[in-house]
Formats: sequence, C-alpha cells, structure tokens
Amino acid sequence: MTDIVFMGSPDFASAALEKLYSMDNVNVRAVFTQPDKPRGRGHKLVPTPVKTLALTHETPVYQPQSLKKDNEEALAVLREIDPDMIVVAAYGKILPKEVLELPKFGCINIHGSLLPKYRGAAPIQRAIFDGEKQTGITVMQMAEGLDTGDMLLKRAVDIGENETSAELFDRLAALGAEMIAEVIGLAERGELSPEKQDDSQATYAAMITKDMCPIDFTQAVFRVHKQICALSDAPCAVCELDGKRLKVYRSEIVSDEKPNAVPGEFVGGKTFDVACSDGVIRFTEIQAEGGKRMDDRAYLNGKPVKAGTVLK
RNA sequence: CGCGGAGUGGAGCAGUUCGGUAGCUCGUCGGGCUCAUAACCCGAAGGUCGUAGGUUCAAAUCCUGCCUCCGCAA
Repeated sequence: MTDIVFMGSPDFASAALEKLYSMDNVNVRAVFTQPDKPRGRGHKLVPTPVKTLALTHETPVYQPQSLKKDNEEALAVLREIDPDMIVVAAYGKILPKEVLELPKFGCINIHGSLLPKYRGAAPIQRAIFDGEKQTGITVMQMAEGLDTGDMLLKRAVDIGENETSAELFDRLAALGAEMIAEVIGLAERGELSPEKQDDSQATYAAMITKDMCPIDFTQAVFRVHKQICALSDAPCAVCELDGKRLKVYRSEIVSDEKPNAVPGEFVGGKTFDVACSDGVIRFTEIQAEGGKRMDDRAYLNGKPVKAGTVLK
C-alpha cells in the first residue's frame, strides 16, 4: 500500500486523482488544492474541481496560501502523514525543498508536454498555438527548478488538425492518469529509471493572457486557426462583429488561396466564412454577447451577416 | 447586494417602444424534380410566448415577485 498526498486544482488534475482513488494499492491520505476563490457572477466562492472530488471521497483537504517555509502548518501536516509519494498535477503553487525531499519516492509531477519542450504554465495551449503536430505527457521527479526534474515516463500523442485545447486537455488528462498509475507501480517495485532532461533543448510555455484573444485577420489563416483552437474553451479567441464581441470556439480552414476580399471580410452565407490574409477560415462554433454557444449555421439562421461586413 | 444581456413550435431569431389574428431563417414529416445534393419546387405537422400574481374589454407586449441561461469584471 502506497500512501499518497495529492496536490492539484483544475479538471486536468482531478482526472489523475480519480484514478488514484480507483487503485487498490493506493491510499490517498490528503489533498492539497488552491484556496476557494470568488468566481463567476456575484462573487461566489467556488472550490476547485479537485476539492469537490476529494470531499466526495471524504479525504482531508488543505488549501494553504503558500507552501513556502513560512507555512509551518502545512509542513507539519505533511510530516504527520509521512506519505510515500506526493503526486502533483497543475497545483499552481511552488513546492519548497523541504516538501520535495519529504516523501520516500519524492514528489512526482504530471506535466502536459514532451519535456524538455514546453516547460511551464500552459504547455498544452502553447503546443496547439504553435501549430505542433505532436505533444504528450511527461511524468517526472520534481526538482527545485521549473519543470526541470528527471523524467520517469513520457508518451506522445498526435494533435488533431482542428483539435481544441479543451479536447486535448481531456485526452492528456486521461493519459496522465494512466501514466501516474504506472509510475506508482514502478516505484513500488523499485523499477523507476529517471532520465535527465537535455536542458539545451528546453523551451518555455508562458501563461496564456487575455491580450492573446483578439483575432488579427491580417495574419495567415493557419495562425488564426491555431489561435482559435489553442484558446478554446478559455479564455477563447474573440473578434468584433458590428461593434459587438464574438467569441470563436472552433474553426476550420476552408481555403489557403488568397481570397478576393479584405482581411476580416465576411465571405460566407449559410456558413461563417471570413477572409484572412492568405486564405479563408470558417467559424464553426461561436457565441455572441449574452448569447449561447452555438454552431455557425444556427447563428446565421437567426442573425444573417450581410456579405461584405468586415470583422475586426 | 459588482456591471450588463436573454428566456417566443425541435434549433436560431423577429415581434415588446406605442397592448388588439403568432412571424422569419432552418430543421422535421409527406410529395415532386435531379445521375446527384447541407440544391430547388409544392404541401403539412408542431407554440399554455420561462414561471406566479397584478392592471385591462383585451397582455408575448404594461407592473411586481420568483426560476433558469449567458457576456463582462474579478
């Protein structure tokens, strides 16, 4: 039986936690997650998906502001539990050296990229944004640097032509869950084989910010398309139609020949086709201000866009 | 009490200002045309207008409460 403390916050992490709960040889002793934050309309305090899941399994939940040295309480809790392994997935907080060295098997992280590429906060979105054809999951031994630890298990997946971050997140979360289970098995049998990262090949996946959201139709159609895929579901690529915000969740490239239209011009009819600098993109899932998310045909049935309208 | 938008046949919308016959683009079903179609033509079904009250001869429309959904901001 392996005693585990789990640290994570979003859905990506709860997939792994779910897996841990299903394993007979694992005992989830405690869960650490981000403090509840005011979110949504009306400043409601919302728990993380990981906390919600942990509570249904009646696991003790801890939500410290920081795990740094000044928080002796969290450290005391960990020493008391004395876990064999700490599993970390998208926790969003830095683990101090004392924590990293505490468990017998160390702190194991599930990271959404093929390390050493895309170290950092937003590896999945960045891989799509950059137009990568492949990415994956690396399960690694955590070290003090940012995603610099030794790799324990690495698997690749292909990125679909029109695949969104939300879809890739789901696939990688499931893969990560399988892989962490495998690594726990390896650790129990003493068969871990850590592999050093080649630091010279490292790249960084910076956080996604809202200034990446507006679409620039003067760009290449491929770039626009990958921007839309990368930012979906959140924060979501946006443009402006008749002075109103239009979110774009999904798209396809319908032509890579330079269109006879200015960038941003609506060239569709029953489909939402828009000209870019060197091609035409089709918005296949959109959402207007105050409206629901829907496919382009449904939107155009209710609110046809005049030919020649230019989006920004 | 953070700001704002919206609930109308299966989908998306108009109609609400200034109360008076339920409308549009689709979809569905039936028929026709075509080698063929997310094409075109003809026909049909399908709605207690979110909900509970109020005002009125008359409410989708005006007033009040409630429920639900969504955008922004955090």
